[in-house]
Amino acid sequence: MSTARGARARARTEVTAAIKEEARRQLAAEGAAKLSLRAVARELGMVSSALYRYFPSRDDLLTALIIDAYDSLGEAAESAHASGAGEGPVRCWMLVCEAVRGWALAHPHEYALIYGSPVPGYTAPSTTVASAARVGLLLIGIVREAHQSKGLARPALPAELRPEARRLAAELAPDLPPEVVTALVAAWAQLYGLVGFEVFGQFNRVVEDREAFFRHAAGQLAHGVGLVYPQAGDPRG
Amino acid sequence: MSTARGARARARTEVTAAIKEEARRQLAAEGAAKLSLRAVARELGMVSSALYRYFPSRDDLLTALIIDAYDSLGEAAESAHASGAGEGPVRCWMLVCEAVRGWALAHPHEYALIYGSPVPGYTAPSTTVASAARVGLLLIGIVREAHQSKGLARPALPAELRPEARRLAAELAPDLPPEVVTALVAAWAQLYGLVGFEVFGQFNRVVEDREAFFRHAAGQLAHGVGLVYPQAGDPRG
DNA sequence: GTCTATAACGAGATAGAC
DNA sequence: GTCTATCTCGTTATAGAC
Repeated sequence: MSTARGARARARTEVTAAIKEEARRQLAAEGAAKLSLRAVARELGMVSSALYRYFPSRDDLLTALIIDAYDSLGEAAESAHASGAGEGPVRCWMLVCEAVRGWALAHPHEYALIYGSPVPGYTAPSTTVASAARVGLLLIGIVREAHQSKGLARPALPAELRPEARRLAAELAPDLPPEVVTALVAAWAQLYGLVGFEVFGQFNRVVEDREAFFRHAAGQLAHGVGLVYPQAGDPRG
Repeated sequence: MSTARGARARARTEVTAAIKEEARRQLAAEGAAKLSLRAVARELGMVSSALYRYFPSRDDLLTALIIDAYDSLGEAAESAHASGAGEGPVRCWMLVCEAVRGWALAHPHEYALIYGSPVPGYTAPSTTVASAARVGLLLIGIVREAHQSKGLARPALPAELRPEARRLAAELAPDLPPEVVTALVAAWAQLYGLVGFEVFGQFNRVVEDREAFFRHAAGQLAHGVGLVYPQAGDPRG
C-alpha cells in the first residue's frame, strides 16, 4: 500500500514467512491432516496464541500454504512457457508439462497438498481459485496460439458429449472449438495422472527412465488436444 | 485350513471384520493419517490392547485396509471385465475403466488411501503388490486379447524411449510389443488422473456431465494403446 | 492356546487458570 | 505469555478367564 513500508510491516511479513516456512516443514514431516498451529509456534519459539495475529485459524494457514503452492507451481510453469516463446505451441506445451513435473518432484508434499487427497474437514475457499487456475490458463493460451496460427487439428467428439463440450468451451475459452476445449480438459487431468503416479511412487519398480517416459506421454497429450508440429512454411508470422 | 471351521475361528474373523469396518469409518471421517487403534477399540467397546491380537500394530491395520481396498477395486474391475466377455477388447476396456471410476466414486476414502497422497510415516509392505496389480493385469489381458486377434495397432515410439519400452515389456508382458506396453502404462496413469480429478473434486464447477466426459476420455485412452473397434469380418473366431 | 482386561511408559496435544 | 492439569496416542508387560 505505502511505498516506504515501515519496520512494522516488514517485521510482519518476515514473521508470516517464517510461520509458513515452518508449516511447510511440518507438512513434509506429518502431512496436512496433522498440521497444528501449536507445533508451529513451539518450533518458532512463540506461544500459540501469538500465531493467531498472523493467521486467524489453522485452516487459514492451510489456505495460505495452498495458495503459495499453486502460485509457486504457476510461476514455474509460466516461466517455462516464457522461455519457449516463438518456438511454437508444441514446444511450449512440452515445456509447461515438464515444468509441472519438475515442480512436483521438487515439492512432493506441496504437490500432495494441492493435487492429492483432500484434507479431512477442510474445504478450500474461493480465494484459491485464481492461483489454482494459472497452469490451466497457460495451457488454454498455448492452444489458443495454435488455433490462431491454424496449427490446430480438430479432435473427434461423440454426439453424446456435444452439449458438455459447448458448456466447457463457453466457460473456459469461448473462442476455441468445443472439441479442443474438451480434449484439453481431459489432457489436463491426464497430465496430473502421470505426474501424480510418479510423485506418489506408483511408478517405483515399474518405470525406470521416467523423464523419457513422461516426455513421450506429454507429447501424446499434445497430440490428443490437436496440437501438431508446425508445418514447413507454416502460416504463422 | 480346516474345512469345518470352529467357533473360535469364526469369532476371530468376525471381530477382525468389525475392526476393519470401524477403521474404514474413521478413515472416512478423519483420514488415514489420524487412524487410531485406541479410537477403533473405544468405538467397538474393547480395550486397545485387545486389538493387538488381531493386528500387531497400527501400520498392519492400515496395510489390511489397503489390501482390502485394492481387492475390492480389483473385484469390481474383474467382474466388469467378465461381463463383457466376447464383446471385444474395446468394450472390455471401457467396462473396466468405468468400473474403476464407479468404484472410486462409491469409495472415495478408500480410493484416497490407495491412490491419493502417501500416508506420512507409512510405507506399504510388499504384501500389497499382488492386490495392487489386479487392475493392471486386467488391462494387460485386454490388450493381449486384442493382440492375439490382430486387433491391435502399433503406437508410435520415439527412439529415446526404446530401451525403457523394452524393459517395460520384459517386466510386464514379454509377449506384447514394447510400444503397446509403454502406451498401456501411460494410459494406466492417465486413467487414474481422470478418476482422481473427479473423486477429489478438481472437476467441480468445471465438468458437469462427468460420466459422458469420462466415457469419451477412456475411449481415447483405448485408442492410444492401439485398441481399435473390431473390423467387419474380423479374424477373431 | 486364545482371548480380554488392567496398568503403565513416554510422548504429544489441549483447555483453562493465572 | 506461562504453567499446570488433563486429555490423547501407540505400545508393552502382566495377569487372569475361557
